[in-house]
Amino acid sequence: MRTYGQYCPLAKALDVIGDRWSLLIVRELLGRGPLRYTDIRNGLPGVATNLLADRLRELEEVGVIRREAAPPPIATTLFHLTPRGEELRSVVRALADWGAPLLGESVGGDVFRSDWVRYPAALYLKDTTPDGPPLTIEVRTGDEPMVIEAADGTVRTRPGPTQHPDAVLAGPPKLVIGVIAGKVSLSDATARGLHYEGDPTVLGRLQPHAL
Amino acid sequence: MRTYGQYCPLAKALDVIGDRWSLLIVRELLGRGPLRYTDIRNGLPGVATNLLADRLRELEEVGVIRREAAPPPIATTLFHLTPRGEELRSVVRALADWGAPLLGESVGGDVFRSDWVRYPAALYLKDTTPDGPPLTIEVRTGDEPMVIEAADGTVRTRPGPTQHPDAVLAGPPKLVIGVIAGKVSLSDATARGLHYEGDPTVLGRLQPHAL
DNA sequence: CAGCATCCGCTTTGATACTG
DNA sequence: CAGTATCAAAGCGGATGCTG
Repeated sequence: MRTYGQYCPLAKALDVIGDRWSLLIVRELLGRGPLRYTDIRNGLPGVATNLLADRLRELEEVGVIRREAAPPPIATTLFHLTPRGEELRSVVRALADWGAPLLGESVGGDVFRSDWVRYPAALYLKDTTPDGPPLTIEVRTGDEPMVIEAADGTVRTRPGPTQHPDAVLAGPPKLVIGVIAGKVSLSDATARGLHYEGDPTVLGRLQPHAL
Repeated sequence: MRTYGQYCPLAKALDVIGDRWSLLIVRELLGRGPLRYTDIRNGLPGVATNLLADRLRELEEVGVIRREAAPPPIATTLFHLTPRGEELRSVVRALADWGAPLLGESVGGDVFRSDWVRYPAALYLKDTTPDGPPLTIEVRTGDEPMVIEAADGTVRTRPGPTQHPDAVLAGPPKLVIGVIAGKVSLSDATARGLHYEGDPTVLGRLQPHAL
């Protein structure tokens, strides 16, 4: 393993998880739970399969992930994060916080997975009315619908459609994410092609940072 | 610039500061302030000079650093962090936090700069008696002496010797850092070659996590 | 000397094909 | 499904040379 050879905690961390793709693998496991090899690869368009195999082996050696034979009837190996790997959540969050402003400059052509609305939802949304009734917003962008749920003061995101959403956000990722993050106003976004159903105020309940 | 091509804040951040050496350059500027090209290179043993020039240009393009002609009599260009670059402090801190446990496994041969005692000092020390008299500890390891100062409830680290330190820590980096981080007891460390002067209890005042 | 640019040998990466 | 094998291209590290 290539190393910086410095007695410094930052350099040591980068020795271990600073290689290309490593943190994105961790992101996949943090966001989606234990995954199969193929699932990870599908989440990382452009990764070479041999390189993915290498990275998984390295991450296993340093104790970030662990492979486990899934019980029947799955009969495949699942890649899990170890507790030590879970601790990378704060690292991923810090990097994602810092990188969020860069999304605005994206011109398109970037791959997008609907799973990723979890990030802006987790970073920018908060239930400002925790005592209010449960709230569900269906988000349709990318490959599959996602649902943002607010209940008991916390905001959660999960895949799948929902029965009677209080609002529906549909359109290209940039607009959807822009609206969720409060970077684009709802009126601007709808004028630029966003489809919105439901009471516009329900979104406002979740956007304390939108001003 | 090579890019992951993903519409994801983590991927975007890694596109920009995920290349080899980039975050270590930021570390140098975060820890030591504006620096000359040569100073940065000296802080990064092993970096190829053309690669350093490349990285500095890239970091400048993405708005992380800024080069500025220093006023006379210095007559050289200084590399500064921009406000956007300063925001990487939380990223560096998260990574350093995560990487700190890896220092224990280091076998030696790693480069060490005395500047780096700032990290364990900042991470593991806290003034448990903010109303007490000011406290200074001189640390002698690596190339130059450092001083850890506690006053008004905060702990600061700066280079240079001091006049009448309450304690002196001298010896190899692993022992010095181990003691500061509370991972090695003072008695163990002195038995293994650490030189300690002064009242042993002064160190205890700064180590709330040492137990 | 400070701040690079050029060249060269080596390693890593990315794309594709193939296998148990 | 979960990789290994192969190979061209890009990136990296080290040495050296150039310019103010």
